[in-house]
Amino acid sequence: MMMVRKSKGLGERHQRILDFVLEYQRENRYPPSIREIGEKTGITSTSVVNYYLDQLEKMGKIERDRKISRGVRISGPNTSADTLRIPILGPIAAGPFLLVPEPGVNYMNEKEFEAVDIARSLLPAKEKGNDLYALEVQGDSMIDAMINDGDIVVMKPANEARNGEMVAVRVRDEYTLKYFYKEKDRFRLQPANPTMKPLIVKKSEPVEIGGKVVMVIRKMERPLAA
Amino acid sequence: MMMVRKSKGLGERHQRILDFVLEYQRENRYPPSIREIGEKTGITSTSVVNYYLDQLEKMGKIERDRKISRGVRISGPNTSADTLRIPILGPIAAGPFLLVPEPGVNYMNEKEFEAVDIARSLLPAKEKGNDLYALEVQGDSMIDAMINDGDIVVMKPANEARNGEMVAVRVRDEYTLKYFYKEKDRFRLQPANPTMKPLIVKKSEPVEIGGKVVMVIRKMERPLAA
DNA sequence: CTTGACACAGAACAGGCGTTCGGTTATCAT
DNA sequence: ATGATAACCGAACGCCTGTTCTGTGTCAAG
Repeated sequence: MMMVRKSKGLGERHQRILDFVLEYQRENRYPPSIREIGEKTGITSTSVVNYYLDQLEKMGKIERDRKISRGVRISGPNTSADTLRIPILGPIAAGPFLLVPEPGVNYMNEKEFEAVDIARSLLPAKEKGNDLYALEVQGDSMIDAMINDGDIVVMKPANEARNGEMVAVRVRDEYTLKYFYKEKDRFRLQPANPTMKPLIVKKSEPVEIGGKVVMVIRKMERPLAA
Repeated sequence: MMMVRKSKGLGERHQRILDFVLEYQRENRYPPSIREIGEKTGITSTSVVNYYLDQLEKMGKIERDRKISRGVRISGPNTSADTLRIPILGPIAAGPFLLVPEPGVNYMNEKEFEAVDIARSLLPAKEKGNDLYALEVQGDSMIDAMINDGDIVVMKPANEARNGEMVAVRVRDEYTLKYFYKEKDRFRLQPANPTMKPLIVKKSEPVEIGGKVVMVIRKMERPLAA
């Protein structure tokens, strides 16, 4: 008994193929061949798989590069995007020290480091991202920077900053995260919280920039106690 | 004259192959064949490409699935991770309305929507993520939730919540983002900012949950004026 | 000078793979 | 009934592709 597709949309086999291609791609990082699709979806003939792939292509669900082995890909951005793995060097808190990456060390090759995956599309277009690193905020000492306990801040190494960039600055023996403004004869360090007053520092005082803040990520997974 | 590899590390051809595979993978979403690698890197013989691929595999730079066409992949997590594209439905601000996704609408197929790419590794493990959506915070009305103008909040549809989860709640005709606690005969709505006092609401008052907050993302790209 | 490791080139083989074509069955409107 | 169409199957064709084998020139160590 033959199957009949009632709706104009996706039949069961269409869905099965779509799901399998997606899963296979995730597992192997390359697309399946027509025969592999057939085996796993219960289709015995390669021509039938081809038949369905043609339909899926017309529906816009997949793209095919003809004549090329494994030239199938799920169209649309539903799949995997271009990402960057950024190592989490350790904790950060307001205080006299700031964790910065040792130059010349490639943290990516070391398995011991935790890391976060960030889509390139979330970063500034020019950002190559090779030297980014991340820190995990510990405690509530960054609340005036609108940053919570447990947040992850993505940093970029820097010793100086342009006006309006958020940086980790060391003033009066403490690193804090502030928006940085250089004015006539002073630095204005503005908290992210608009209700809080800026810290004004004369240029004579030592102001050390530890890095620029590129991004802040707050995960809400775990329900908060208390 | 033959090329000699001085260092034990990557020679020029190793690097060229590595770069090409990465770029090809990015462009086509499937790996190149051996012959394609050869053509683009100036290697005339497939056996030599194979020779280099073997070395790169031993160095741990790539992984190969033998006998499988285009079975090459850059090893390590330096490449593309498993991501989710989450549509940005629109702006959010403290107020009487909250944008929620229309059930049954697949925003992914519509090109008109902005979206953010989020690595699955950043989401809770159980989260399938099919129904997630994002909102862009407008204005400073969420400062007591430690959320800034321009931040992106990733939401999950929900009509109820467990204790400690951050939710969009509508109380007294206004949606705000608060940590949610159900107590004996009242709701305690706790701002994320630990210096601020909770909002206590009797159970008799209408409390409507619009969704759970899964994640908050703050991009620092543009230097802030003022 | 010989030896051996290394970095190549070229050709050939065998299986992988997409494509095509002839044929079958079921459903449905004419 | 009849024809059209959609949903299949199986086999065959031929290019695509990974693998392997033979051979060549270079260079450093013994």
